[in-house]
Amino acid sequence: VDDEVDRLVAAWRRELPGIDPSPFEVLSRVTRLARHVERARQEVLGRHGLEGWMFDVLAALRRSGPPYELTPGQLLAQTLVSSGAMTHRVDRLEALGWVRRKRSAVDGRSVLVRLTAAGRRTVDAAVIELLEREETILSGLARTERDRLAALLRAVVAPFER
Amino acid sequence: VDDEVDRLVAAWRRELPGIDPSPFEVLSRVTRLARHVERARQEVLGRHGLEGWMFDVLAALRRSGPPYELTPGQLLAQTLVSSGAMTHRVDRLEALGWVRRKRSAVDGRSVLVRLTAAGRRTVDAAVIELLEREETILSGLARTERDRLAALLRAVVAPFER
DNA sequence: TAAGATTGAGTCATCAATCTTT
DNA sequence: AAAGATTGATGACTCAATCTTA
Repeated sequence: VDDEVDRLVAAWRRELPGIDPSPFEVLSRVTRLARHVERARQEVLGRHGLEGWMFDVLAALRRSGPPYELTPGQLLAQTLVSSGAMTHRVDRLEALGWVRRKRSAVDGRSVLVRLTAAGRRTVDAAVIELLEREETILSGLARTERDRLAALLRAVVAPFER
Repeated sequence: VDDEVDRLVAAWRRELPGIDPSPFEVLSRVTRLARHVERARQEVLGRHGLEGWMFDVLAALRRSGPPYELTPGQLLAQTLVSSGAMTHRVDRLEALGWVRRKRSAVDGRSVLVRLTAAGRRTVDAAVIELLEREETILSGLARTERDRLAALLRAVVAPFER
């Protein structure tokens, strides 16, 4: 059962016979799958009035546990965006009433971003539906295959995150 | 050896005890790894005066083989972007002298985008270095693990691409 | 000086509407 | 009508510069 990456790799082998394109078999699938997953996420989150970038921030706050507060610096480490992007995200989430800014008591340079009750309700409903959708995406794999896939991905990601 | 996703999943288990966050073990790693790979690609391609989006288009043309021509429609199917984005990409690549537009002889609605000699030289040099970098990213895996990873990813991607 | 956050400029994406050809 | 490509409006990102506090 071929996919687009099988065709892509075959084409490179034909066009550049001396070169080994096999890394694409893994990493092009990773980037393509990421795009498909982003689109599926958009669809689910849209039903809750959320965009993907909103969910990323609200979810990070939600899973940090009470009092649901993180600094912009902590948030951008988890979401892999620039500091400018995070400032802008918090601005818009604050305007929607889902988070609130507070100056840090211990460090005057720093800010705390806190999830509001409305933000928490929204993200709680969304994450449950998102997980159902992601479960469906993975339904072609047996449990042991899923675990093996997760472990292999961890091995590739790990060097970037240490 | 924990990564950011291990922490994320553990946090969800703690905060939402009734909910199974295990799909994130696969799909959050996919989206995070994709971001890391994009950044690594940017770094390599930048040395050849290329942005990621430029490479995606030039590479699709290059591996299609002589005469290195595809329609915008074919290009956007391979690169997973919107038609408006592809028009804009071709505009800018044409201004740089790496592709040229030609009206289709068989269908007056359609356009052919052709790789120029300069475009081909650029993409050929870039893809070789890109593959070296991607080989490094995967160097933590044995060959059999890489193959297994590719096969598992194919199984997840396939339903999106048929 | 450095760290944390913000601002503004510039770039590229999507979406919906439009134009041309089939 | 429908398909292929383009256009323009809008939105979100990055990068570099700036401001404030440590």
